Amino acid sequence: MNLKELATKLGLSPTTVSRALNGYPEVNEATRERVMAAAKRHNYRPNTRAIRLATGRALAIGHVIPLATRHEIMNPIFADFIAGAGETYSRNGYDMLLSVVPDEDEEKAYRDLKSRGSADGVILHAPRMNDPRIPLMHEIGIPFVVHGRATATAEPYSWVDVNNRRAFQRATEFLLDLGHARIGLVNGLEFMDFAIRRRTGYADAHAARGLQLDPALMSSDEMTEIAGFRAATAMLDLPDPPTAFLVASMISGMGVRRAIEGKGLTMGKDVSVIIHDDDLSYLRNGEDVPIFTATRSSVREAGRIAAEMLLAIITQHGEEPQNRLLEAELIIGQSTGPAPRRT
Amino acid sequence: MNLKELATKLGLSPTTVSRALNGYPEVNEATRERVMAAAKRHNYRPNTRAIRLATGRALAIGHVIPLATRHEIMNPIFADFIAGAGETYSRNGYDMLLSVVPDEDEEKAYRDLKSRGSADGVILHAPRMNDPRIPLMHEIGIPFVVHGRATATAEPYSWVDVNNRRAFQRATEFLLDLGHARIGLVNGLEFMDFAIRRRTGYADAHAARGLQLDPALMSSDEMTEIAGFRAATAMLDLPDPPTAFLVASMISGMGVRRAIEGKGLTMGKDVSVIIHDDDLSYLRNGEDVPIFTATRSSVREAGRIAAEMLLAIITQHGEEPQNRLLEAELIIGQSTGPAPRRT
DNA sequence: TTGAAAGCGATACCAC
DNA sequence: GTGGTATCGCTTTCAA
Repeated sequence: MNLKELATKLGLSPTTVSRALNGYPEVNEATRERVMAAAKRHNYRPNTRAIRLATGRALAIGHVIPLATRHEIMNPIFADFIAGAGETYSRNGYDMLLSVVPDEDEEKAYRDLKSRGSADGVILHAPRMNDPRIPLMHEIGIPFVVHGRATATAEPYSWVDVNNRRAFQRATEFLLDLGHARIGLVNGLEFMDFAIRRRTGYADAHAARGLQLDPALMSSDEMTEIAGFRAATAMLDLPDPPTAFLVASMISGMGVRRAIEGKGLTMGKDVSVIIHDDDLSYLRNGEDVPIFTATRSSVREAGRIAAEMLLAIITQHGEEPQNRLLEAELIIGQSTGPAPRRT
Repeated sequence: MNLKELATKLGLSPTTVSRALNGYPEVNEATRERVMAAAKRHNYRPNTRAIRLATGRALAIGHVIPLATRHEIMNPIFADFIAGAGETYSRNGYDMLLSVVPDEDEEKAYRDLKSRGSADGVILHAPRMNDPRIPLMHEIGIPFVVHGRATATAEPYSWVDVNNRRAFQRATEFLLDLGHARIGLVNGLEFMDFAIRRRTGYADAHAARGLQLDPALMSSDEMTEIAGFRAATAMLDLPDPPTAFLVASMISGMGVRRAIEGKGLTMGKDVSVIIHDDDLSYLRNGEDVPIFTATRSSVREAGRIAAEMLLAIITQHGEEPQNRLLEAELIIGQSTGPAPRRT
């Protein structure tokens, strides 16, 4: 059932039917109702392909996933973001286009999205310092919103980010308040923007109390279990090991846990651990005791907000860049309570 | 730059240019080369929207993600599958459409995909026993491939699956060979097809040796950390606890590990653990010793194969249903070596 | 081997 | 208010 057929059935012109369906004001209310009813009755759905061609809009938002950073898509955080954004797209009649491409084809993927007209805008993930994609988007001329920020980028752009610095600062302060003097930081790779901000938060908390940073307690590596394990093990082997850890992700957190276990220590007893980007619970006596619920829901909200921002830019195009900084939830239960000092 | 402009520049008709670009045989080779060169020089990309309308094809494959099973998208397995499928789509000029919809709108999402013409086919994820989506796809009349199988579905359909039964059978046999007599099964929810098959594999291995199954050692629950923790804890509290675990997923594996740790036991020493769908390594003395690399790469391959199958169905349409059963890799290192018997 | 022209199914401008 | 018609950019007969 297409527009023409429906129009014929109603004894109206396609023009009028189209207008009635799209809420144009000049249509007679009685006519509109007849049209609406008929459309529903015949289960009419306008052909998206035709709308796209006629309007010149793609009605789709692109997300490019370079394959080498495939762990990004695996990252629960990424999935939460996608879920939030996806909801918004569906609600607004937009499609979500996922382009999985080999690393070296990333730039081409963005260019194609634009030149073949398959997306009206894109969302950039996991920005780095001085990310080349931002000038690229400007050059290509495609509306975009960044999930995160790209330090050292001069041009203005729209972004939605979680306050990583603040989250790590608060977590560090929490541990310092518990009496920990040596806190190990198990961070992600510090060319990723968010990792830089997290380290800054950790450093700020120390600075505010006049505490020196010990480089031996600050690691930066992939957010994988093996990296987390190695970093934590190395720190625990120090003559003056940390009594607490602040870990950047659920995955590296698994490695940290294993390192602690490997040393015959117990989490929440010998060593306190705060894991960012985790919504898991620390379990004690079979009860759930949350230690750190950081950004799961914030990230989903970030996805929603980024999508709304992008759709607004696209439809009422030409807006000034907008920015949104979200605070991560911080829920800490008693199981992180003061760890026995080991010195 | 569109087809018409390019044709004008070349002094040819759009028809000829189109034919040259699309590899039609009747085009003069010299002409074709001129056209190709010009297209490249002017960076011509055909407008997908127009192609879609003209050909009546969507050039896109849909994946519907109901929101209530959002953990599915978070599941690394799902991500691997998507990565594999996505590669195939890109290579063949297809787009991947991800529809994130509220649970109750799932059926509508599939219907819209068809009636609005935004996908030429779909891939179904996480089939259940007697999955209603399979008759739905037939009713809607949209080509589809299932990732997994739906027990008790009479109608034929195309699927790609990993041999879950066999993987669990082999893992169980491996543990039995090590001398374990009591092996705890921490399985997913057994209305999911794959979970049923996994339990069957576990049971088959026991049956082959004339061993009785102990229901107290077989749990079935969500594949979450808390569920894994509870299941493993309950089993370890038995008068005759298991000396080994076979765990369905990386996530529930985290709970199992924690349960073991909580009892003051050590993985790989007091208790052997095999975790399915995990590509992590068990770490001992700082070295990586793989315990069980099950399906990560197989799942990615499954994504590739499912996508290829679907594209084949769509283009040379009307094929008989095809099926592919992939064997999971099974890599076991020495750290799972015989656990000291605890009885 | 090439080209003219009719779709594909909507939108949107211009008359009436 | 409603309808005729050009248009979006390509594919695909049908002729030449």
